[in-house]
Amino acid sequence: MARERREIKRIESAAARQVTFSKRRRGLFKKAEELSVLCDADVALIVFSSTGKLSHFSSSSMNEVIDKYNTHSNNLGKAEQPSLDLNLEHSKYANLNEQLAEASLRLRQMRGEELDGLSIDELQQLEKNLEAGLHRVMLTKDQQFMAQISELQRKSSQLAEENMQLRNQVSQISPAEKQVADTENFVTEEGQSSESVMTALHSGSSQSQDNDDGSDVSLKLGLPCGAGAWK
Amino acid sequence: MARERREIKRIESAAARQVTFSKRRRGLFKKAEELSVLCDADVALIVFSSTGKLSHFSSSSMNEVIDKYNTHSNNLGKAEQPSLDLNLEHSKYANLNEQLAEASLRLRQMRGEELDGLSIDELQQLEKNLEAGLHRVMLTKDQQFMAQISELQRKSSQLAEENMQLRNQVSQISPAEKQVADTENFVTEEGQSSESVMTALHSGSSQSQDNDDGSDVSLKLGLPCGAGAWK
DNA sequence: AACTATTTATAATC
DNA sequence: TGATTATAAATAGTT
Repeated sequence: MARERREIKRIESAAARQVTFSKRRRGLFKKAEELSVLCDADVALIVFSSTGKLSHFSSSSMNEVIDKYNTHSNNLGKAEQPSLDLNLEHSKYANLNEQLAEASLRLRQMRGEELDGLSIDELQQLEKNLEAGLHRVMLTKDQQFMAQISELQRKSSQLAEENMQLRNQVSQISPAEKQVADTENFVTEEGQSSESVMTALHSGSSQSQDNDDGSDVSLKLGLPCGAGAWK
Repeated sequence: MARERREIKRIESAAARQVTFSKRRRGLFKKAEELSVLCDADVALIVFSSTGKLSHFSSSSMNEVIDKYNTHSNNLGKAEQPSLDLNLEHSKYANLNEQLAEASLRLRQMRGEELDGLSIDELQQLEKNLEAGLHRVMLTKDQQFMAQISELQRKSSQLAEENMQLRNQVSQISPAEKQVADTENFVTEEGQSSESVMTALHSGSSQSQDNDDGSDVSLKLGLPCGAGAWK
């Protein structure tokens, strides 16, 4: 469907294959969803790229559809082979064991262990995966840092505002002590000092409640000590 | 894609829905097969019509693809065994499933997926593990590169030696042709040209034998083509 | 189901 | 990658 008709056979060039895969996969998933919506059909679609990457779509729950599929095909199979079920269960169990072994081997290999059996090809692929994973992890971590900084800034503003109101109250109740309050380290406007923020944040005592006092925000940062970023 | 664009929402008329279902289902299955063939992808497609009729396609075996899917995604427990009567087996099975789910979650997280649930602590730990793993993988890869280079050098020397002996034999049998041989691209000493090495290495035909002809060394290098390092 | 007028998907190209 | 575009395919409505 394009500049030129393409014969339906394996694309030899890996690069071209990857490009076509991306485009067609998107199209396929779109069509799958459209079918499920338009026709109220239950659709499950699983795709592994030639590099092993998984993508999947399911109109309801994937497990539900697979269950339903197994029910149908099992019912068909039972008619011929009554004792197949036991073998099936047994092989599923064995299969699960294999998968677990495989998964933990891969895990160990990603941690840099048991690399002896790998070819250079495989090592390079592993390296690529690790780099990609590391990159994504660092991105996610940075995003969380930024989110927490935003949250802290929001809390700070809020506390500063409360502070200001409290100070107003105090000055109204006992105007004579206003001078004393001003010599303390409290803020006067929005541009507050970081020291006052930290003091305010640590003033709460409970950790796990989800109320609005923000006392657990600094703990969530997970830094070993009062990290340098705040200095 | 037709006389008029159709909004993607459930078709109310059952008749029209059925017609559209037939047409689009055919198209979807065709696309699924094309993707699997063109891009060498593993594709599984399961469709239940709104009347409950099943149709399915799989580029390999459906069970294989589903297994593979289960390996990647950690939803394992629900997919199978609706009526397993052995509780012991069941719990073993469930336990195995849990372990596998745990392992594959960690794997995916190492690949940078599903990081949303992790705390910054955990992300930092993950990053550390990835860096350590990456470091070890790179070390191992470099060692293998060096080992193969050594091996190639050894083979080269050996071939050069054989070469020299053969040339001696030739010159003894027909001394008149010695001049001709010298004009060819054969080596005279240890400092041989890389072309002669490649020629020699490719002269073997079998790949997986472990004999001493060295014909598979260049293949083991795993470079996509006659990689630039040899030019 | 067969037939088009259209809309979509996508192969090639940049 | 991502956009663009010419063309092949898919398909909505009609018969």
